[in-house]
Amino acid sequence: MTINSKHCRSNCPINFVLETFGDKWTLLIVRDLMFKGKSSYTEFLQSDERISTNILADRLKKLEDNGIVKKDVALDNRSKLIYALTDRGKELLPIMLEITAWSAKHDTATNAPASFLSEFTSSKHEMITNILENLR
Amino acid sequence: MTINSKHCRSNCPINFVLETFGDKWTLLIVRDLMFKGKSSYTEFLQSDERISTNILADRLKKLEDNGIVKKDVALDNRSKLIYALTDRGKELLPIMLEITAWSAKHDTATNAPASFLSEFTSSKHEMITNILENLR
DNA sequence: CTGTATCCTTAGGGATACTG
DNA sequence: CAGTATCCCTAAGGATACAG
Repeated sequence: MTINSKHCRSNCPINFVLETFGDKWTLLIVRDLMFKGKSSYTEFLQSDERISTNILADRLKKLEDNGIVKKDVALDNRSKLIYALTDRGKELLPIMLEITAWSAKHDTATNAPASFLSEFTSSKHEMITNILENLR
Repeated sequence: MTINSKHCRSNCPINFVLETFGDKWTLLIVRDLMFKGKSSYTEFLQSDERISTNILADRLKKLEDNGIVKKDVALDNRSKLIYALTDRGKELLPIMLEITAWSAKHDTATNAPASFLSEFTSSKHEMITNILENLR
C-alpha cells in the first residue's frame, strides 16, 4: 500500500511524511497511543493540547486510511472502540524518540524525564526494543 | 534560548517540535539546507514542491528566530545572502534520517536511493557523523 | 461512548506585481 | 538577488449542539 497515492507534491521522502504528519495534531495522536497508553476517543480528547472533536475524528480517519492506526471493538465491552498502532505505526518509534531527544535538549520547559537524554544516547537500540515489547 | 517561549499548548516534547515544524513547508527548507546543498533564497524557491515567495520569507524568518537557521553575507559576493543551519539545526539530522528511512520503507514512490535503507540500518552512527562532517 | 453536523473565524497559502 | 505588498481564496480549526 502506498500512502497518499492521490496527490503528492513530490517524491521526496521528507515531503512524504509531511503529507501525512505535516499539521499540528496528527502526531499528538500517535504520541498518545505510543507513550501515554491511550486507546479511546475520549482519552484522546482529554490531552493537554485540547483537540476538538471534529478534528480528532478527521485525523483518526486519515490515520486509519494510511494504515498507521487500526480500530477494533473492545473484547470486554462490545460498545467500546479501541484504537491501536499498526506495525507501520509502531515503526514511527525511532522518529518519535529522536524528536523527544531533540526537544529535551533544546527546550528547557519540556517535560521529558531528565534521565531520558543520557539513557537514549547511551542505549538507543535497547530502549527502542524495550518500548516496542510493551506496545501491544 | 527557549523556542516558542510565547505560546505553547503544552510542555510535551512532541508538541514542542510541532509548534515549529508542524506545517507543510518548514521541514522542506531544512531538507534543502541539509541534503540538497541549497543556501540561497532563489534556490529554495526552485524546489519541486513550489513554495511561494511570501511563505518562504515567513518560514525563513521563523527558522532564524528559533535559532535553527542563520543568515550571512556571502564572502565572495557582498550582495548575496547565504543561509545555513546552525548547530541546533544540524542536530535535526537524526530525525531527518529516521523520517527518510520510514518513508523509504513505506512509500514505493519515494526517491531515496535504494541503498539508503540497508546502509542506514547497518551503520546509522557512521552515516550521521559522515554527513555532519560535510555540512559546513 | 463515539462520533456528526453546523456555524463561524482565522490562518495558511497561491498568484502576481513590485522594489532596493 | 532577495525579498515586500496585495489580493483573494480555501482549508484548518474552534465551539457547541446533537445523535446512534
